[in-house]
Amino acid sequence: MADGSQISITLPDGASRSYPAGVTGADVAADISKSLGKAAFAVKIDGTLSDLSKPIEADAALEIVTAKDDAALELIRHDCAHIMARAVQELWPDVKVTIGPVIDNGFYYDFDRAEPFTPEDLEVIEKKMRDIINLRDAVRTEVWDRERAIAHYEAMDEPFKVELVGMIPEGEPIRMYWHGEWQDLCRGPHLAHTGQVPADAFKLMSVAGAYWRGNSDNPMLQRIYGVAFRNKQDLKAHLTILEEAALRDHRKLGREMHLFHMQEEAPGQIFWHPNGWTLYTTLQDYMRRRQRDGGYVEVNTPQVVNRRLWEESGHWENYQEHMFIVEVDEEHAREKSVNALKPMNCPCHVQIYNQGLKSYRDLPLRMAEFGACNRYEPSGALHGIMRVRGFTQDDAHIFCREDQIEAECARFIEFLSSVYKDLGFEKFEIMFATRPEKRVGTEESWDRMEAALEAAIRKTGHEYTLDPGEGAFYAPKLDFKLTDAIGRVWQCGTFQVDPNLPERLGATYVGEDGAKHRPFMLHRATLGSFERFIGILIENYAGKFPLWLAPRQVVVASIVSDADDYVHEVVAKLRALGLRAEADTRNEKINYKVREHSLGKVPVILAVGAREVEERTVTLRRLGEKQTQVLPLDEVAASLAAEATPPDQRG
RNA sequence: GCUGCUGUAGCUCAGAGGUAGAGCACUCCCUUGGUAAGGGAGAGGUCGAGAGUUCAAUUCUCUCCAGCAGCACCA
Repeated sequence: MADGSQISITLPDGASRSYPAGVTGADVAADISKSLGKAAFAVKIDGTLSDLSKPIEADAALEIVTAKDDAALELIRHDCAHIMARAVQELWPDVKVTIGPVIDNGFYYDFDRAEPFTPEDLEVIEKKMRDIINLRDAVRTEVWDRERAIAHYEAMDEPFKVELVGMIPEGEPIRMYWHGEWQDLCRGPHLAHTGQVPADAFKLMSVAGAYWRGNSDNPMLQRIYGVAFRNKQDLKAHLTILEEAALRDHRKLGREMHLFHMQEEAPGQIFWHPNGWTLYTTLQDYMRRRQRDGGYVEVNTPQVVNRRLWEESGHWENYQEHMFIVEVDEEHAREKSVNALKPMNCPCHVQIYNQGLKSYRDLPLRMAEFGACNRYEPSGALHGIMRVRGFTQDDAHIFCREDQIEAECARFIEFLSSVYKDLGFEKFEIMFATRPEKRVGTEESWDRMEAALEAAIRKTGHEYTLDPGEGAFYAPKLDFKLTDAIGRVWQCGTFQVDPNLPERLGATYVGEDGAKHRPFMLHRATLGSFERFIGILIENYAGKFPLWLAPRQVVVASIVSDADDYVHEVVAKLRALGLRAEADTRNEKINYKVREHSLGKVPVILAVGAREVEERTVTLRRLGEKQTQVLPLDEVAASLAAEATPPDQRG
């Protein structure tokens, strides 16, 4: 290997050292110091993460990766996946292995095994993994040629590995790894030995089905998920975050706060209770005002629409299986009338557009609808109120000329940004999906549409992330992803250029030249669907809504029954100012009432006893705070009313 | 839709081949209490639906429905 020539290794501090060609990162680390030699996890050779054992043949910048580096965490998770696979095969030798990548917070590995893994199995596997870690087996690697690797896996009866070897592109090395007797195919890199994975900082979380290579036509494998960290504290912190996220679950809070329920007879559809519907209509009223101010006209279109329209729009062909079909068998009719509950609003909006002649003077025409849609979503996709079969979009279609796209897009980005801010989401990201491989239209037309969207983003001062090839087959689009209070990202808003549907449904306008032209249609939604967005709001705020959104705003609770009359007076006063106020004059102690309304996430509790009656004050307590303040009734009423004013109506 | 798990009182959950239990919530009584559960009594369930095995099924088996986790899907 080494031909005796010397190479120069430059370290991060700028120092360079001379070694014979073929030296490994492990050699260099050990040469620098004995302790670094032990602490080394891997190396970065000219910035590329590699195995410690990889021979270095030419001058290079070298960085020794130890436990404290960011890269180390990835290596730990990756090796943890392999150690898990080894543990599984040592426990059940007939299990076939497939792939095991690193994911957020951990890793998974997919196995092929006839028997399902049980939660008890996971504990057994964890124990075995700790044994493997304690063995401190060195990780060894070799690069093999394709034929040898395939022959090896055929001999091992590992059909998935044979397939994987076959998929590795020509020219890429086929890396074979070992620790102990166990072997796996992997592009690496890996740790130096299994003992570098902390034995007390990983946990196997769950097992679930997953299709081989992500394709539902392929067989289903069993995927074991795990999390892994540098140390026990980080693992514990992660588990705590999971517990806290579970406490915000909108399904749990929806029940506890009496917002909504769902039941078997209407899967994927929501029974909104008074509290939840108050939240819903408050949000909808807000959006209605914002859209009116934003230059939209509001319309409403039918729920049950003949299949003819869906055939014209192209949806029947593509989405029939996901539509609720309604057949009506009228007496004496020659044939049944076949309709579908509308799964989207756009074709109906074009019908309104198409009534009467439109002039270029009518454009841009911004047509909004809180459009109630029904889609027959696959049963496995349903999730609380986040993914449902009956939902209402804050939908709008902007009919415009091509030269108006940029301005309309910029206008929408500003609109969305302001709405998100009002609703408590300061941070959002724009995904810019450009022309896909399979597309219609000329390159010039794509150039123009993409340029218009990009210019609009720049004009509004935002950044974007490019999502190449992910546009619709007829035009590019933007997706807007907001970040919630615990860092989760939700795609809500969308802005999609569409020259296609106006064409299919025959939309036209009369231009300055007196001839008919084809308008563009811009599909856009800010919240997406009210149902899903409310789910996001619930989880973002953990049920503790800002006053203007809170379904129950104020409870006025008596401390003694002699204060009951005053309680009702206070409630009446608050209600007269538009506040959602309730009286609690039940024969219960104030402790009990405070506890109950705190659990009910009521933002403000006003307690009144003999003193308050006497002084015409109230004692105010905010949700989550321990201290109280005694305030004059008039003052409290005015300040709460101001606080409860929706953000768009504040002075 | 696929794989696995789950379905018992309004909620959270125990239970067992011989037709059910706890805590909280609910109703009534006592208590008028100053900021996260005052005390007592009472009522409440075709054990998700259907079929099968059995003298007997809520319990075992099968089918279906729904929910949960993940995968696939999301116009």
